[in-house]
Amino acid sequence: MLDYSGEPHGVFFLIDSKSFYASVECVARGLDPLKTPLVVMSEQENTNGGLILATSPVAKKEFGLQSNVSRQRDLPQSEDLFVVPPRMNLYIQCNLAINRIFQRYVAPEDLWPYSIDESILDITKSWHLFGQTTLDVAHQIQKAVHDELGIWTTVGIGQNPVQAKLALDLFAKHNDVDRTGRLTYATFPDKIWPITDMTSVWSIADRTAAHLARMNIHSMYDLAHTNPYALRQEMGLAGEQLFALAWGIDRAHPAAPVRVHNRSISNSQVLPRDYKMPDEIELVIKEIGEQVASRLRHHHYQCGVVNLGVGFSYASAEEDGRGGFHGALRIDPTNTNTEIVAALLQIFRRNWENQAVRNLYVSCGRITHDSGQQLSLLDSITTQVKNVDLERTVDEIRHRFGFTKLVYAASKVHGGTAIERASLVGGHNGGNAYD
DNA sequence: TCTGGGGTCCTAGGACCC
DNA sequence: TCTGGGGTCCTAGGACCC
Repeated sequence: MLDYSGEPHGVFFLIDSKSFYASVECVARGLDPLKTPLVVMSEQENTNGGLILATSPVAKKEFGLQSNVSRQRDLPQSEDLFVVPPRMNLYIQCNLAINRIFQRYVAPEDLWPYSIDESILDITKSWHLFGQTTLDVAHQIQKAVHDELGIWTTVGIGQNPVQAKLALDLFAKHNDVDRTGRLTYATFPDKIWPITDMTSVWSIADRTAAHLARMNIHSMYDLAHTNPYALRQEMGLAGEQLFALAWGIDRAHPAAPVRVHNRSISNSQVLPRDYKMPDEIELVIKEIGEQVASRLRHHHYQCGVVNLGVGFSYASAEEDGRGGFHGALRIDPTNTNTEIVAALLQIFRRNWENQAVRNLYVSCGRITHDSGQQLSLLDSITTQVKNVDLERTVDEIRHRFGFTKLVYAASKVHGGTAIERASLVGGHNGGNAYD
């Protein structure tokens, strides 16, 4: 047995909204989220017929829709199944309302929103103000969210965040009685070590599971009883973290929730068809680049590196022997469209050799706070200042009147996707929450 | 699984410097 | 123009999560 005395022994809740998008849509229609078969399906031009974003519990059970993200072709034809388009902005509003309820139970600094449907609460200091047991407090929070918003929540309880996460994924989500699950250092061996489906454990996906299998590790028990130095040797830092995970210890981890600052901002898209002409590819790169630049300016950030990823069509990939290419370029910190797009196009022109393109990815890294404009010595200073003013004005107009009110003339012709995608949130329909 | 989108972190290897 | 070793920066690529 390990010595856990130096590890944190707090009370952490990881709370997730059950089938979030589907539940919000049920509530909005006056339907019971636990009794209605409903799926949320995005039908953007590039989703190849349709992408199922969320599935209500009954739709999962009665229509055999297990995995959350699947295709329209997997959808059974049935009159009883509600199929509705996404309204991303509505889900964002609902998530904010749920987090406001959580703030009645913890101080703002102890509440960490983790994703659009999950939050972590460090309730160590305050749980005893609300009930006799932590389970009691979990039930109260569930009741408050359900009474006020109609959404059922699921609560994982642990002595540190990773225990709460595993308790949520492995137990609370399968507990139809009160939708809670709990793990502690003491119960970890009994509850976690028997697991042999390694990919069911957070942070282990198929590649890592296969790697572990090659090392003859087929259960969490095996993992906990493997020499950590051998794991480190074989898998690097990730190996050490897996060993800690097997013992319920929370150490810095790749996707650790307690991450404060954004290290990069990115946008990507799968194009609706193969693009072959340099002009139309560059147009979309420009559009995505400006979208990222606009997000930087909105947060008052600058970036010191830009990345461009280009994915080839399947045919081109086969011919080329690579799936695509990506390149990065260090630049002087900036958030202007012109400088960011120029860097992206430079990467593109340096690497592209007439392949057909299906996928584009743009990200900005090395993010710092916007501390005034860095003027280039080469261009006239007034031109540079005017450029910045123009872009701020464009941002302002788009913010007030909608993106489509002001677009480049070029976006109206061959290949541009900006107008089509202007109202999307995360690539899906934003819905009318703001309209 | 013939292409969803937005993120985070780690590592290997090359370039360059002293 | 024969050469070691340590450090840093940068890029490409891999892996995972929601």
